[in-house]
Amino acid sequence: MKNNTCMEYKKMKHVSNMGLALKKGAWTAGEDTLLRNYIEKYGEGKWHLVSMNSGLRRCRKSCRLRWLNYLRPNIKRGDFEEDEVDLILRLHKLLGNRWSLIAGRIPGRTSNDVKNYWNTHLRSYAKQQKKEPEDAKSSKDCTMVTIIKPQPHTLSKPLYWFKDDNQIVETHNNGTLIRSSNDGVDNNYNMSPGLISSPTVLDNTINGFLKELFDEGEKIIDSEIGWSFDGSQTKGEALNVAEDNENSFFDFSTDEVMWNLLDSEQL
DNA sequence: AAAGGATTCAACCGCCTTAGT
DNA sequence: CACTAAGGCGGTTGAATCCTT
Repeated sequence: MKNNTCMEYKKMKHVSNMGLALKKGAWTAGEDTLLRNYIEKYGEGKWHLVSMNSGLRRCRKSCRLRWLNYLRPNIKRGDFEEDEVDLILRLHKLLGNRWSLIAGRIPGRTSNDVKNYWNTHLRSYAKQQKKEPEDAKSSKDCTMVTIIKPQPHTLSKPLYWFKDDNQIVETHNNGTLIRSSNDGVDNNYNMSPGLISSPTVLDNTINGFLKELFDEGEKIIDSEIGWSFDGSQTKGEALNVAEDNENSFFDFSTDEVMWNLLDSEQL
């Protein structure tokens, strides 16, 4: 369906003919009680049924939003704490405006809360931070990494990846295997399958990545990944490379140029 | 105390994705 | 394959509130 809201509106007009126009605007305490009681009895989801059966003259979207952003239990209200703000800043740097993903990492906060807080408190701050000279750039001993938000992409062709020692690694269409080739050692790499395959799995993958990034301490980035479509090596950017000798493993993200190319006619 | 500008945030809008038929 | 319904998301709006003059 192209225009959801149009359909809602048509329905609204239809109902209106029966003298029961859907209501808009601020929710009353009575409406909150009706919605809360209905969901406590029948559970979340099936929002069209909530709309029809709860006695509320609200559209399904309005019911859902009111529940998720306001009535749901364990919603944290009030000012954001310092660690929450710090987390938002870090996650936003990583994920961009993916508010639901960011909110998912901050217990008790909704995506709307995070989005509003960002827009009112953090947007200008983040802008300012970006402008400041990059004094903190790494020394010669460190690898600079640009963090780019992961995006869902489906590969239509096998891709070839390079580590900085010119090992060639290949990923197949479903993105499940990366295999090194020229080091003479059985040195396969497992790559998270969802990272470049489907949006649904992607978010799980991102969550997994976030878990690593935030819950499991510092990661040492000790190599760089390049990429290519045709076998020639092109420089890319590694988000996170963590390897050990026994079970080599890495997660990665590449820059937007690469993803744009993946979407382009070249494939 | 009053006016009006600035800020906040709940709610709406439009679009996208997925599932069902 | 085309179409529809529903869920979900991020962007935007505007009423309420706060702050300044």
